[in-house]
Amino acid sequence: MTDETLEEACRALEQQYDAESDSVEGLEERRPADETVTTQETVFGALANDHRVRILEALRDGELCACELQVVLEAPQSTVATHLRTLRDAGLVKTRKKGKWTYYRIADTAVFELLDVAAVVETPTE
Amino acid sequence: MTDETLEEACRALEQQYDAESDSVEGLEERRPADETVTTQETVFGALANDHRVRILEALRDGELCACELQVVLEAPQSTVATHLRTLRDAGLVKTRKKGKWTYYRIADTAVFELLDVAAVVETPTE
DNA sequence: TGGTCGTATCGAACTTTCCCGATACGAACG
DNA sequence: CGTTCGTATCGGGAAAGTTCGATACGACCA
Repeated sequence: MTDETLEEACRALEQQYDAESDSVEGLEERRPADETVTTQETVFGALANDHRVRILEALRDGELCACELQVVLEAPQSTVATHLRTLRDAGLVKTRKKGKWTYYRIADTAVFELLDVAAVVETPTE
Repeated sequence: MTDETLEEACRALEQQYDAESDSVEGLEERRPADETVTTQETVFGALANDHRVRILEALRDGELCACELQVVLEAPQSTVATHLRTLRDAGLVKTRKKGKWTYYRIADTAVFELLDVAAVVETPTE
């Protein structure tokens, strides 16, 4: 990871900055806390899937049980269950058990914000 | 994909709803537009990586060239270049060429919102 | 107690993503 | 020109994610 080419890049930059106020050290302050990055990666990772986005969109109007989500996704039961597990592990949905049913709901309004903001990003048309 | 177990789930639900106002049809209206989901998936997919989140965080304070980002990430040049390509394809960063340098900057303030909102989601501690 | 139903997990094939050395390319400079 | 430097792409092996049938488990009911 820390290899030769990296050191070269550092040296080249030091040369470029030369006697300016900024330096390579300035770049190190652009590094965020590991903890924060881990959280972001977990959340985005859970959102980075077709089926899981559809599940969350379906839960906008209120909770649904696993078998209802199965109908929404048109996917096998085990597939849906796996995705629901992923969403729960990431903290995006919460569950409520009633008898033999498990109801899923959005855990935090932040989820809506994420879905809404991502939807309006202008993605290039390749 | 559309298999036997799905039909069973539908039948079971129809039975459950019975003569209620809601029905299986109501679930179909919970399905978002394909186009929207594709955009969301692209955006979240680009964000779902350690290195790429760090790049975007580093660009909060203004543009940086590829070699500076290489220093921030402490990763090989080709690895950084690949991530930058991914971010650009998703529309999250824009580029500016000056001589032999390529400067990267955040394409849309929506990116900041996404990073900020994701950072405060409460992820379970397993 | 046996059977059914909704859900969760396992296991294994399959797909996608990631990593990074090697290589290619364009700009600057001698 | 040839060389150097910053960057982009390629190739392919490793790692992670996805899918889904089979199976397990708990709740309910007869």
